[in-house]
Amino acid sequence: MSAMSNTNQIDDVKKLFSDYLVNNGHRQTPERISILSEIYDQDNHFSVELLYIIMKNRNLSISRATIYNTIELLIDCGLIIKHQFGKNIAQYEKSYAYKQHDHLICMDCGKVFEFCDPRIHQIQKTTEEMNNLKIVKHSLNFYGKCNTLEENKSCKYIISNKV
Amino acid sequence: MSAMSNTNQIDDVKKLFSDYLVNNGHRQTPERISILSEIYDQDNHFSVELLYIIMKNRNLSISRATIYNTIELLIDCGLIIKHQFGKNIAQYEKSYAYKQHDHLICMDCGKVFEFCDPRIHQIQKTTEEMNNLKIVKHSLNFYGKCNTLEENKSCKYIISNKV
DNA sequence: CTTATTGCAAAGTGTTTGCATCTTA
DNA sequence: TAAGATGCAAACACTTTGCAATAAG
Repeated sequence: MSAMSNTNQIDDVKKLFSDYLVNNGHRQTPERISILSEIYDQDNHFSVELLYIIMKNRNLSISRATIYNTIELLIDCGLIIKHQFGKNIAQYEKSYAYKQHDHLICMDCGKVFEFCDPRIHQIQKTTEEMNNLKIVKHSLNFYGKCNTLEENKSCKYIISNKV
Repeated sequence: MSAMSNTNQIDDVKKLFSDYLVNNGHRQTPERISILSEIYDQDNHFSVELLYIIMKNRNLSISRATIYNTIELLIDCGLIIKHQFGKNIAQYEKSYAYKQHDHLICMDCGKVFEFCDPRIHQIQKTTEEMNNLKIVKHSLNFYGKCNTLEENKSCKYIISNKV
């Protein structure tokens, strides 16, 4: 989705995070930077537990508490987005330079597909106007059965498929 | 939203649940019926814990385990809907004879407003067609700040406001 | 050198499970 | 009276918190 190479992207993202930390009186710790790198290395949605295991497997010294703490900062500066796909486990995904999209979730296997439809913004605009408030974000999920879903079909509305 | 009185509605709902139980080889227990009654007595979204406390306060003998068990059955037969409004607490609401609607959630106080916009069905239909699968349900939530929301304004798109 | 941050473990919270007891069909 | 349901408590899973040790600025 991005015209940038991944190499440039991670640099951009680190710069953004670094600036955010400085501007908000937070310290730049190696843990925070390595969590950011690890997240931008992931192509799928992830939970805190999964990220913790991945980092442990890479022999990175990290604690769950630090991951939770850092994720709060990353949400605050807009570098990741938090989702709740109907389970009591928060799922996160990187959000810098990624096209806005919504999710199609398989009720059987939990697989998450992404799609986008411009009409959601029209609905959001209407809802904003009718209620005279600023909507900060939205979450649109469709739930279905993916046994009929062909993963690799080329479809301009499907951005990517993720587990 | 319903043309029925509440008295008739609870009778209809009990009949539906009763039929569902019989048809699916489940037993009709007083606990299951009283949980259903309690839920249809509520006008707001509720969590399992809240329902448990409400029933305990009414001196009804009930356990959390039975509530969780019964709620599964009620979801299965379509009498209630489960929501996850971004927190790790499942919220439920009765769904019989209530107009389909989506939610507008205040990021500050957690208040939940309801609205409906027919365009969501057009998006759903497109997504179904493009992916050749049956979408079973959807969840659309807008998140904003309700200090600018006037609760009592008459607006045809706002069905009701709930906490 | 001061104070934010880390990491561990303990505590918290919502949900699920195991099992003895009870009850519907 | 046999299989299913209840209720309690223990177990679970995810998240938050307390606090001593550490390290950024």
